[in-house]
Formats: sequence, C-alpha cells, structure tokens
Amino acid sequence: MLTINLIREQPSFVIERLKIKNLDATETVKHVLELDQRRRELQAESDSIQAELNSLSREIGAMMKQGKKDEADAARQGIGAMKEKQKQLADTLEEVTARMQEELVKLPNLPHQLVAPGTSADDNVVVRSGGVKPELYAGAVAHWDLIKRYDIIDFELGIKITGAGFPVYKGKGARLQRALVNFFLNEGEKAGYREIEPPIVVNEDSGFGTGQLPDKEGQMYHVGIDNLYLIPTAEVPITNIYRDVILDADDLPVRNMGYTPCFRREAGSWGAHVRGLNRLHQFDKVEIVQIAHPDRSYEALEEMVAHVESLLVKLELPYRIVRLCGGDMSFTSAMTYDFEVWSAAQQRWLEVSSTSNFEAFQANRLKCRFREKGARQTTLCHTLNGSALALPRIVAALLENNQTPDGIMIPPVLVPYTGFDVIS
RNA sequence: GGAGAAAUGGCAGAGUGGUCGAUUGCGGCGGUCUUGAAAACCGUUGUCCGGGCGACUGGACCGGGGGUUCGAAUCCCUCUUUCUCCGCCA
Repeated sequence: MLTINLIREQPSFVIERLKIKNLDATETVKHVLELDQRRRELQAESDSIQAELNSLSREIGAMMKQGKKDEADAARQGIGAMKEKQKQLADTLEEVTARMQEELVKLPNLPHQLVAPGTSADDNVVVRSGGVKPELYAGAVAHWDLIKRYDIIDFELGIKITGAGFPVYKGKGARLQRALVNFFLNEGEKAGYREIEPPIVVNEDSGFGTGQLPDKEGQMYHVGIDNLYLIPTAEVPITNIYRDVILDADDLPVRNMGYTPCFRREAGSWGAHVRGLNRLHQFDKVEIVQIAHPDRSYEALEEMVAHVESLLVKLELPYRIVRLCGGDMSFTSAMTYDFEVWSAAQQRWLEVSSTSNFEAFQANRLKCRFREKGARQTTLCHTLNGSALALPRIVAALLENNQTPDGIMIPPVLVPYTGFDVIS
C-alpha cells in the first residue's frame, strides 16, 4: 500500500511511475485525494465537537462534586443533540476512511527508476548469466520420465493420496529434497541469515500484512472452519513477525530465512508447459527475508541477489538473472530479479527464484517501522525477500542436466548432504 | 473437550464511574557529580490521526468489537488470548 502522504504530496509523480507498470492511475489518484480531503474535513469537525463534549463533561463532573445538581442538570440540556451530530460525523468519517483505504489498496507499488517499461517477459532485461548449458547424450529425456525410470518422485501416488500437483518423493528422491533444504539453509546461515521455523498456516491479519489478502484470496488454500490460510510462501509468516513492530535503527538490517512447504491453488493455470515438477500445488522452498533501512535497501537487494546466485554457481546449474520489466512485476514490488535455470531436456529457462525489494509498500501494510537513534519519529522500514531457493524446478534441472546413460550425477557440493553421488 | 481466573505503557505492577494517557518501581534516554566508571541525585520517557510556517494545539487508544452514561481502564454484552484444575494426547 502506498502511503497517503506520498500521493498527497506528489500525485503526478505517482501517476508517471505507474505508467511503467502499464497502469493509468489518474482516476484512482484523483479519487483518493478527494476522499483524503473529505476525511480530513470530517475529522476536524468531529474532533472539535468531541472536544466540546469532553469539556462539558468535565464541567458537569466538577458541578456534581460541588453538589450543584441543578446546574449539572441544566448543563446536560442539549448534549443529546451534540452527541447525535458527533456520532453522525464519526460514522461518516469511518466510512470515508474505509473507502479511501479501498482505493489506496488498488494502487500497486511504484517501480524503481531502473525498471524498464514493458508489457511481458519479453521486455525483461538479462543482467547476468553463468554456467554452461550441457550437451545431453542422444537418449536424454525430460525429468518426468527420469523420475519414473528411477522411481524417485511419484505423481500417480500423490493423486491417489491427495490430488494432482501433490507429488510423493520416494527413496533417493526424498533424500535429495532433504539434502537441498539443508544445503540452502546452511548456505543461508553462512550468509548471515537467522533460521526461522514458522507456522505454515496463517490468520487473516498476516495474509493482509504481506498483501495476499484481500485480492489473491483464491490463490491460497483456506481452512474454513478456523479461518486460516495455508501459506503460499514463507514470506508470509516470516515477514509478519515484524507486523506492528518498531525496530531500532541499530537492528537493521534484519536477516531471516526459513524452510517451509508452500501451497498454491494455481486455479486455472494448468497446461502442457507446466508438466512434471514445473508447477505444483505443494512444494518446498527456503526463503530469505530482509528488513532494511530505506537508505540501504538496494544494497540489501544486491546482497540477496549475490547470495542466490552463489547457490546456483555451487550447484553448477546454467542460469541467468533477469530484471523484470514494469509489466511483468508483481503488484507489491519496486524491483524484482528473477533467477532462471536452464532445463536441458525441456530446452527452457525455468524460474527458480524471484528476489524483490518492496520498499515501504509492504511495511506500510504491516506497520513495520524503525526509529533512528535519538529520533522521536518513526519511519517505515523497507522489506525484501527472495527464494533461496524453490526446490522443484531446481530438481528438474538437476535431473535433466546431469543425466547420463548410467544414471543421474549429483553435483559434488550436494554429495555430503545426499550421501550418494549418483541416482541409478 | 469440561470448570474457574485473568488480560493496563518496553517489563513489573496500582488503579472499580468524574482533569486517568493513567500512581509507583525497573529498564531506556539526557544531565549533575567523577580522571573514567559505578553509586547517588535531578529531569525525561507510548502509538496513531487531525489543525498550525512554528511555538503549540484538538481527537483516539488500558486484549478486539459493541453497549449503558453528561462522563468508562473502571459497569454490561460478545469475541480472542493466557493461566490454573480435570479429561484426552504426539
């Protein structure tokens, strides 16, 4: 959520920036400003009547103490009408504030100056790439065939137990999952992240805090009986740790990470291109989250990007890093880098991480603030997060890229974690 | 799941209808003293929304929501959470 102050002070800047995200915000901004104006007028009026009521009450109190009951009764005359009027103003104020909030929530975050305009993934900018695309042998196949051949991941079994998109990992497949999670967490710890094991169901307030609710309700599994949501990413619980929190400037940046399963309904987005591990309803992911000082949040973003990149280098996967264009960025992001790995059998780039700076957009919803040493005022923090990393597509690429006629070779860095160096 | 008790500022803990945004202690911050530190002493110390260039000033907030009243931290209703006892249980 953008702050009302920004919109009030620089409405044309807001409109200009949002054009990068292909949005004409003119009407919404205008509407917000009108409601803001109205809101402030109403509050001024409501407050002044309330002030009068308060002072009358104090006077009546004083009279009662002195035993001047008649005077007190006289003072009570006319209070009813004032209360009525005040109530009406307060109700209208509440309504106008709610409407302003509704409008405000419709506006996406402003993209950073470096973000290119564009309408689709074709306009994204490749900022860096690394690794070598492997030459596969003649009989090489896609991962959905490999997992059957070696009996390591079982989609049919998942369908029987739960439904499509909930695979069962078996034997070395399960062990590979555990190895990757441990590898990612250990690397994260070395990079200064504190490990968190959060709840994987969250309440409505948390869903709102990180921006999943109210709009993206349909993308989360909902436990109706308790009104809780299964998390789509660890970002939700880990960032919400800082909801309604005022940090000291010295505490920044805060670096947290967590491994969780992630649940996504992905309603209506299935097709041939999402075969196998490419898209799932449940998957594992290690997420890194930073809460940063606004002056240093882009340093934090670069630091996170470097960390994610180092993971891909160590896994010896060919990758590229793209900076998303305005049209391809999420609603809440000010700048996003996507990491893609080359899937040799599918001959496609697969997105394995999305690392973003949300600036104050999420913090404004969360009310996550900090105080400069000695300062009286609080300032909104900047929040950032990134996958480091999401497992399924990493697994897909590892299986496909490292396949040989004799089995699938495990990258050396993972062998201490898996305890085996080949799946055969 | 059953029965009972409770929820107050960073923490502890007063306050049961009238200047209570809230006594006090601890902690924090500033100062005096000291070569420095501690101790002692003095002062200060919540958040949000308005108005004003500013000094300053109005309003709201005592778990959440609603109600009674001229006036609510205090009374009533409701929800949530915590604690104690019983039951069940990885």
